[in-house]
Amino acid sequence: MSDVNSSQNNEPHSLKYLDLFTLIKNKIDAGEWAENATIPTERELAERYKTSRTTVRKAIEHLRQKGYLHSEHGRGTFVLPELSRRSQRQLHGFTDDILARNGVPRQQILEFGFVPANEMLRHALQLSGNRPVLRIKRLRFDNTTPMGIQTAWLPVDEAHAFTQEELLEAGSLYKLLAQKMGLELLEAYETIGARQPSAAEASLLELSVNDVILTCSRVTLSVNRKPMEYVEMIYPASRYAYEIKITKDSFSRK
Amino acid sequence: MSDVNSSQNNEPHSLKYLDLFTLIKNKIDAGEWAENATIPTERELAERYKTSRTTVRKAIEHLRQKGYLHSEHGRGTFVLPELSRRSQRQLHGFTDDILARNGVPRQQILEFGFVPANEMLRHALQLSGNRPVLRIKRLRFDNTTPMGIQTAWLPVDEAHAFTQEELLEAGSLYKLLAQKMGLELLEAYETIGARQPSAAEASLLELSVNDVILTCSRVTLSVNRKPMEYVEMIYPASRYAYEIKITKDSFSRK
DNA sequence: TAGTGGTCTAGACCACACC
DNA sequence: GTGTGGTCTAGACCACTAT
Repeated sequence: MSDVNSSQNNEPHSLKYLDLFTLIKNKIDAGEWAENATIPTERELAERYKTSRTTVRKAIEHLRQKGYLHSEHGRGTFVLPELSRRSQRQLHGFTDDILARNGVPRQQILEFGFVPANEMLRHALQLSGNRPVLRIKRLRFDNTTPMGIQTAWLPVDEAHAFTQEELLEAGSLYKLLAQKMGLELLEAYETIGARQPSAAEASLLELSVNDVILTCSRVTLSVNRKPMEYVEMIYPASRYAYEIKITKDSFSRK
Repeated sequence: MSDVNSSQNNEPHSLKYLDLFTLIKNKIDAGEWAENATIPTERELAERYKTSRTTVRKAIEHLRQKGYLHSEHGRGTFVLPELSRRSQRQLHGFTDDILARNGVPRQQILEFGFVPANEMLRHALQLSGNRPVLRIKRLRFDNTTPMGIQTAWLPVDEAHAFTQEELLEAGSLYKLLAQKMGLELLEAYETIGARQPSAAEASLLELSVNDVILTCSRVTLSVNRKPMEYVEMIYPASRYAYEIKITKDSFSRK
């Protein structure tokens, strides 16, 4: 029972360092290893879970990157307070975002169809030819409160595109892209700004034209490192704020 | 000359994986190893630079995290296009930010003195007692263009505080904190929003009260993981935008 | 089948903190 | 000194990609 690999080989292949990572993470989440206290030494963990110190260090290294642990040379490895484990900006869509805030994500599709790509889109999506792109404009809600307007441009073939109905059924664009086209998020580049809404935007968002909106444009790359969407989003500043964790580049020489 | 450790021991101790990291990074930056091409195999690098494959993998792992390389199981390790290496949001202050944009950072100190800490500040700075905190309010410029107003609260002792003149001389608060108090940045938690400026803010920033400003509040932790400042910043949205790279949490199972 | 990156081992020595 | 984390080695085997 003390072997970290007790979950055996019903799975294709279990990775020891992943098992150990999960094991330690669970102990911390459950409070079994308290905040600011040390965890067992690397050598003790290696012995206890019948593995090598290298593997233990790999699991701990990833827990450090997730803000769970913090090692001090010569002193030990400490559990970080819960603050450090929160608000790291993850890569996900509106649906996950609202769900994480215990809200009810809804959407209304305002536009859905193919349009020619302008120069900016061709650059952002790294398009070479003159193929049209799929434009989807949606009004997003948390339950009945309008939370934003999102306009996405997708480099998909007209022949293999999904339908408006499929998008409504899936609820989330990213979910649909994963299911239908095997596209999974890898990373995104965002630019955040602010402005006042147009009359049309204010009306959709139930705002006054004197209110303030946050703007965000994003290029999202899929796991094959090809752009899978360019999207422009606007949010009422009174209902939405960005939370970011910024970490120091810990790998530059002095 | 092929030994990665040829820079020898005039330095306190050179780390092989850091040397190799820098060596590979330089080859990529110089274009010697071209975009989208493979780099030599791990085994070849290990032999060429007289080191172990483990050390090579550690250097490559960090280059992957910095967006320089991308490995595919069974195929090789590839140089990523320059896009992937840009706009990762780093942890630094206004001064570095402006310098990175080839601007000229300037500042005007509007307030400098000790004030009592309210409940929000005590929470953000994790203060227990009733000691006053140092409040510094500054108007920041890129050359002669007002770029923002920053109000920082620092948990420093009145007895050991620096002076207004020292701050002006250092030019950067973080530089001064590093020099005088040995405090170095580790990570920060930011919340970004937007609103309209007050009459006083608009005047300082040379805006109309109908313009829009980005707001950012930040708690910065130093390397000892204690809060070193709480700061509220406002920027004219017309002159400043946030750029962020968001990465997927690559370490969740399934 | 050959070659690649991914995982893992069982050690070694070093630098740092604490007593 | 003793014990900690940090670096490094010289292998081994596995999983995946290509031919």
